[in-house]
Amino acid sequence: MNKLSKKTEYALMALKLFSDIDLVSKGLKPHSDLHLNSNAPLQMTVSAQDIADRTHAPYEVIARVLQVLSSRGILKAEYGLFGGYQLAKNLNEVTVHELMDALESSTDLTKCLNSENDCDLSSKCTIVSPITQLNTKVQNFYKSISLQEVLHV
Amino acid sequence: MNKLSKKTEYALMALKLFSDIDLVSKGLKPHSDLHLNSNAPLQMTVSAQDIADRTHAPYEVIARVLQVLSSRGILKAEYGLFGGYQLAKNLNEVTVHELMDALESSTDLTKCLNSENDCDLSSKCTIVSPITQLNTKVQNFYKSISLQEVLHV
DNA sequence: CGATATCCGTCAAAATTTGTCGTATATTGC
DNA sequence: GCAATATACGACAAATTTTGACGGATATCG
Repeated sequence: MNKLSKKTEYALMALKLFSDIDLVSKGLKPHSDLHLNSNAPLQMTVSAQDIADRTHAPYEVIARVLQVLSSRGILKAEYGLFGGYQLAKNLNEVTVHELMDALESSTDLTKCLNSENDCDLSSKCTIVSPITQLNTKVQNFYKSISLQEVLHV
Repeated sequence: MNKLSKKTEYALMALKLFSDIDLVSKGLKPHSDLHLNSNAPLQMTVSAQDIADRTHAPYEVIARVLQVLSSRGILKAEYGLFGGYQLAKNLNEVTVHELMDALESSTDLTKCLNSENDCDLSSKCTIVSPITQLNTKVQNFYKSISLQEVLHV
């Protein structure tokens, strides 16, 4: 399919939200309307339910996505009442490749590149080297793009 | 899944074969053992069945792939006995993007970029611009790599 | 006209993604 | 301590996409 999964899309939506909240907390103008109650103090920690509501993503799915981003150290999680997630890293330091590695089934360009694949061609395959080298190029490309670059356009 | 489809893999195998045959016909050394009968004259036109045998790809599938490459002007088809396919273009002039555009369901990074998609977020989506711009970057990246570059490593 | 090979629509099986449910664990406030 | 809230995680059904196979039409050559 050669496409980003819904999970990665949802992650981008959530990270954009976090990133915009971050901007507001620094007194800067966000890139999107956050629909904040201007009288209430800015809530840096946002629950999965809040994010589901504001991104219009299915709660169960985006909740899982947020858990993964948390386990990767991109977000920081807090239990309990008024708990939720907030950014743990500057998005300058997180690459598109890192996001894909967290949420896509694999970042490899083809299934046959996976170590535990069952390709019955194995030694007979004539394009192992071409595929491997193209794969490296693609990986490096995605490693060269930060989420900051992607989200703040 | 963010992966190249089997069809594209098979296409690369076939094109590598054609490319190597081309090299031999010019008196150069191919990058793979072609298992040619050195007494027989070099057959520039290769049937779908031959290609299926030599790439170990399922005949029905690679036959369809070859038809598509032919319709895109990358290969040239000949009907009848001793018919088959041969290269119609220099692989320097064909990009990875062109191959994906021919064989993948779409070259877009996400489904929502497709004009005839049924994304129910539509106007509510907060990452239209980021996704669109990342998509352009990816497309340009794949347009910058020729099949010559990929196959002759 | 018969043998060979490309062309092309349809469709079932296999694999993958997407979304849902149930339950366990951790934190906070009373 | 206990109730309310929120994250963590495994299992699984539904939906979508890919993969491969079948049948038959069309074109070329001797």
